[in-house]
Amino acid sequence: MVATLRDVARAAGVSPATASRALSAPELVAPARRALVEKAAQDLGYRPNLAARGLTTGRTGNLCLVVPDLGNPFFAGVAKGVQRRARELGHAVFVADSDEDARLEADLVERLSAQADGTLVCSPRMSDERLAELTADRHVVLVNRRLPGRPSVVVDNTDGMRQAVRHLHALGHRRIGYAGGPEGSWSDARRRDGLKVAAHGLHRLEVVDLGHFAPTVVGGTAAGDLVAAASITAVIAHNDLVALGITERLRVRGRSVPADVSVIGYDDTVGTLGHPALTTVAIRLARLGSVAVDLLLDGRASTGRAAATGADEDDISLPVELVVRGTTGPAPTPPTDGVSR
Amino acid sequence: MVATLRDVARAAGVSPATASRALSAPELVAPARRALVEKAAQDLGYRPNLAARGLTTGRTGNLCLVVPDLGNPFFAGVAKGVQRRARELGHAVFVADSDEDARLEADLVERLSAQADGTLVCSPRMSDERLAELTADRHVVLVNRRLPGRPSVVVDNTDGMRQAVRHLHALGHRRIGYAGGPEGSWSDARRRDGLKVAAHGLHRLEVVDLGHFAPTVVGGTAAGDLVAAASITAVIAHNDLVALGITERLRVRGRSVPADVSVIGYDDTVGTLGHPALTTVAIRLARLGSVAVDLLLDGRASTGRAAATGADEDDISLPVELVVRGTTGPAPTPPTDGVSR
DNA sequence: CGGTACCTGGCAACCGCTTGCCTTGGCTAG
DNA sequence: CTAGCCAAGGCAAGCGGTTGCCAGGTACCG
Repeated sequence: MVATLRDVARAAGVSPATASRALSAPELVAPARRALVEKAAQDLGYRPNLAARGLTTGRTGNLCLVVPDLGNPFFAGVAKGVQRRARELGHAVFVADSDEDARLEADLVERLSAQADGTLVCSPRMSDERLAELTADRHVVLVNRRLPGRPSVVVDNTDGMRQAVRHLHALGHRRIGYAGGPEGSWSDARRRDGLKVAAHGLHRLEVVDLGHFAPTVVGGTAAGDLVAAASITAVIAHNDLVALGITERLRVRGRSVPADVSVIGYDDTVGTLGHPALTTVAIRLARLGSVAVDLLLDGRASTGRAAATGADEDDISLPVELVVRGTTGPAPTPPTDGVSR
Repeated sequence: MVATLRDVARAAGVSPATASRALSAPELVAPARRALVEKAAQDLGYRPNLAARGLTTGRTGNLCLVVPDLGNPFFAGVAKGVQRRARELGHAVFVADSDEDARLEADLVERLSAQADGTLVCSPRMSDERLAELTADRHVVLVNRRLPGRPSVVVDNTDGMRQAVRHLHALGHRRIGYAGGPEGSWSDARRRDGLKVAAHGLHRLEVVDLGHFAPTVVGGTAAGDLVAAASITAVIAHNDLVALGITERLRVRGRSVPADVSVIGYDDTVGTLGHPALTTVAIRLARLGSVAVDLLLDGRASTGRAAATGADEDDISLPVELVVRGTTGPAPTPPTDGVSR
């Protein structure tokens, strides 16, 4: 049988109350007794029962993280960051994978958040309304998504696209494609907008919207054919997996990357895997997770607070960085006519 | 404030005891009252406090999964399977990532297992002794590792290697390399053994042991150079990431895959990513996870039971399947002399 | 030297739920 | 008609901690 606080108290010759205080509020107990209790606890291998403690204190010491797909390196990276930071702060993490099912996601949040001090939600596709309702009276931080009145941590998609566009522009590209993520994805909408702003406003590039694709290599394969058919010299993909699929498909179709078409990914989840290695907008995924944990536990992210004050200091945006590798190069010189420049 | 059982009882006009029974042991309560309680619970949006319930029942409804690296698709896959099965069975899952640190791993098991009904441990590198000690009086199932007296779920590494070897043999390869995983990895030792048994015993192939490598693409890059230097026509890697690294490095070094060298991976974690697509020994990762959950919750996997009976029905081995894709082909005909056959 | 303030530590209630035991009352059987 | 039985539901005791409140002791002050 595992040692309880009463056992420790008995062994130390004090009351349970004193034992409790000695361990969790040491300054309230005289050093001599405190030492006695500590020794007893040590000897008995005492570990407080977190469930019992949670019952009285109202805090469980647990967090909960809901993601659509742990197999997606994006979310795996976030989960790692969450996990690590939570551990440093003495919290355990419930992780729930919804298999991309928004209904299940909501269900998981409802079930698990009750057992945790706070919940981190990655839910790219849930409707704003449902998400707002779901997070109304819960202690929640949104990850990679923004919603008025809810604390959140996102990445600077606008700047990411700006960097990507500037890079392509410098390489001489003038017509570029965008292979988007799933319909309804919040971050995809932000990326698409960011791209258009940067392309039109900044550099007067033309953008061809190729449509929506599954955020996977297979999705990218489909996109690849559209890229091949469009008269563009570069394409930016919703994420790295799509970019990988596009690159591969173009190769199969006899187009060279980057000689014929440049490809840029997003997230930097695949590193140098693939050939040529992917140029991509890098996100520090683990940091995304750890910052979210901090925000969640800071107490600043209390229910409805941001809504009440109108302040948005609870909305954090993380910087991104373009990493140039092998899939981008100078735009091909058009073979159409003899007019140079 | 959230509704408690007393609230429900009051609303239904019964005692808390009756309310409790109506909800968790309906057959003990007369239908009329039961309906009353159910309605009240419904109206109040009652959700039992799992921590409190756990305090009395001793069961928390939580599981715990400890893995060395969530970013590794192998463990992400297992985690998905665990998560899904646990959810079906009404359990929540604590996931802990140890960042490949065996000491931290042990610590996590100790801390988290107390809050859970059972623990799933993926710990490829911990020493047998430490692992045995750690799992001595805990309800634990080992995943992808076997230890006498402890329930476990593994994959049939021997058969996997047998299939790989048979494939290579049929293609005419006679000298093959093995690019191993990290020193001390349990599954790597099994795979290495399996390979040797299959190669020597079955087909009289020669095996060149290339050594130990980090189970990552980068590890594979290093291995690639050794492959290039060894006079072998095929190589089997510890896992897919290593295989990917090898393939890429060989390409850089001017060797063609599979024309010059055939490459086989293990785990099937990268799918058709990479070019050519990787031939690999496929594992059903999610199934590995879900079977482990079943074993854990079956009650069969009780502490020390297998040790007592000597039975090994608590040690499950899952089948694997060679998936032939593009990185394996006929052995090159030696250009050394003119003697054909 | 008496009074007071302060520091320590114990008592006991309580967090929300489960469950052993007992009471009550309606039936059946002898 | 009464004894016996069973079903239904309430009482209360926890599960393992925490914490408000109070008592006793000590030190310090006047």
